[in-house]
Amino acid sequence: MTVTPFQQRVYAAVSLIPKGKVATYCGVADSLGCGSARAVGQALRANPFAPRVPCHRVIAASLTLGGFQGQREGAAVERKRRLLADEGVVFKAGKLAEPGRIFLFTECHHEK
DNA sequence: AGTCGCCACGAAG
DNA sequence: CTTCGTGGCGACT
Repeated sequence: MTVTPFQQRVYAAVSLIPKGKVATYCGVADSLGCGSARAVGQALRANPFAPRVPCHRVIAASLTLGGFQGQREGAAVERKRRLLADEGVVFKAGKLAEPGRIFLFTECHHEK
């Protein structure tokens, strides 16, 4: 299996997301200096580092769950929602209930 | 090596 | 809701 350097960066960034919080594809992309959240989604689509990289903590900027395990909706997404709920991240009507749960990568940039 | 089309997104119409 | 923009990558040529 080939892991591109870009994917490696994506996985590294996602791994930084603490339990109980979530990040957006846009946020991850931005922390990577990438202008396309879609590229991030494509990288996470077939996540080879399953439990290592908590890809379930990555949601869409519109506060929707996004996708999971290659599915944009369906049972997999529901599983994702449950995983997040188990960490304290609750969703309401398919949307994140508490936006305060969003993890900003800027918190790591230690102001400069 | 150059091109084309696809994608777990996002903003705009 | 639909359409376009974006960045990166696999499949073909």
